[in-house]
Amino acid sequence: MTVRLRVAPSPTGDPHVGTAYMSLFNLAFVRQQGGQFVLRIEDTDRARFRADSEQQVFDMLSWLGLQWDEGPDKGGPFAPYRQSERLETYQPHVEKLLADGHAYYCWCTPERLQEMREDQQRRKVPTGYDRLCYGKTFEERAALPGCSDVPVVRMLIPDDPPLHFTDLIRGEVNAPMPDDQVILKADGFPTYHLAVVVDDHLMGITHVVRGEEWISSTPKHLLLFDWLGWERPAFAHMPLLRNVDKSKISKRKNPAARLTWFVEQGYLPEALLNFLGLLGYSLPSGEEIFTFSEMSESFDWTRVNTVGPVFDLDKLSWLNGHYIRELAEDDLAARLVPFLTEAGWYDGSAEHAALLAGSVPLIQTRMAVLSEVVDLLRFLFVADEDFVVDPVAVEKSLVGAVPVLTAAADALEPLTSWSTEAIQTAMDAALLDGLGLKRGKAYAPVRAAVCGSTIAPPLPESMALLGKDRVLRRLRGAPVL
RNA sequence: GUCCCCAUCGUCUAGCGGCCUAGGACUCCACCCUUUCAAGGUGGCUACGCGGGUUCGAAUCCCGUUGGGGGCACCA
Repeated sequence: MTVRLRVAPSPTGDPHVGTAYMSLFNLAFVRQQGGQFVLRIEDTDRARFRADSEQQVFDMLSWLGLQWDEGPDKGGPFAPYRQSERLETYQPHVEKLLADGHAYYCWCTPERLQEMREDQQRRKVPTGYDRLCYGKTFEERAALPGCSDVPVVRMLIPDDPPLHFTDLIRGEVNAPMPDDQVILKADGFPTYHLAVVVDDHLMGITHVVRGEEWISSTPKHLLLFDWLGWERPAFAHMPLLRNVDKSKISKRKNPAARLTWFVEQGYLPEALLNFLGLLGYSLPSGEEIFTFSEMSESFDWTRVNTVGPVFDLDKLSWLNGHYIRELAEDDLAARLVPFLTEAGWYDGSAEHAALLAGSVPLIQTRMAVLSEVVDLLRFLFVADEDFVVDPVAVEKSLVGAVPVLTAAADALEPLTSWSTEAIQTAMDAALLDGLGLKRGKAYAPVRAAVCGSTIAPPLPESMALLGKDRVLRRLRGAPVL
């Protein structure tokens, strides 16, 4: 039997990093087993639905190279893959559960349920539906307070539900006693619990891989599989990604919870994927730098940790820097273009392309994320009238710097060949031999005047790229103190 | 509150009874290299939460405790 797994995000906003995390582990197993990976959109929550969210999910997973075999955009033998388009699929199963006595109607208003829970908390007993509606007709129920016109359908949880199951990652797991979960809402939409079971069965899902937060509702799902006479899939509950304070990773506390953030900051998809694979997991080889294929080949559920890892940006930055350094120069240049364009500096001309190509080797080891290119190459791409020397650099390097800058300018002015070598030779002759300065001391003011900062790519190379005119202008017009 | 899950350096992890005076990576610190900043090289700091067992022997097994997390929705 071929293995079929799925990821089932809800289109409720910016795609979540957890979706990518789950997809990675799903896919690592699927590709190893030669099975299929399904992308299903769980849009049963009308209130939180966001129209553009679905496309963003597609875009982000594609960006990461996590390709699904079936989905709303691709189609497949079990279409449709949006739950909102499958409403009629769920109905007969609800009716069967009702007919078999496994489910019942409930007319309780949200207000009544709210009061009931508050009362239960006060009395320090487990919260759960009190079955006021169970066994009653609408007329009987309507005589009591807190009754609405349109009912929901609830599961009738037996006294001995399956509270025990085998998890691929955790082994034997105990789950809590469920309460009478709503499976069909008043608006006619199924809740997650019903929809996920029906769809997983109908779509032939063999392994349910999801976050640890679902352990507590697994008994409900087990019950539904059993009641409907369906074979239970295997379960793997992944650890939850955490914020630095160890709470479940959230968009509120952590910018990295939004997948689009990584694109904006200039993380490479291969670095993020590698990093995600390092969270709660390690390769048998101990290797920390690996590709998806390498992870997939040796993938093993029992190697997944049960502890929720903190999403540590420091390590991701290092990894990203590593991958940036591994890139071919023209590849890196291409990936930098969007950031320079965004800054308004890059027009795609041959001149700009050449400038960028020349700078890549100078900055490749100096970036942790691609967006840093903006600061690194400001001196080179910024319009002349917008060029300013950082006040910190002025204070640190340009105090009494007129003699050095003048000597440098005078030595560079007559050059006929404007190459790195010629520039360095001329500068060294004028400043080291001429003024008797050490190289560090001599280059500092020149760097500040030309690059506008105490931190910059190697100086002669930078000057060569900038061009003679601009270098001389900056040297002679520097804001010397 | 209640139920469930979990517990090795600051962080990510290796470890699945003896190979552990606990290994690797990131971070941090020092040094080297060096025109700044990086990158690179070398070295260093830092952990088995606690208490009981079991065993010749425990980071590894059991119990308790403490701590953390998650669930308890007509959200997923």
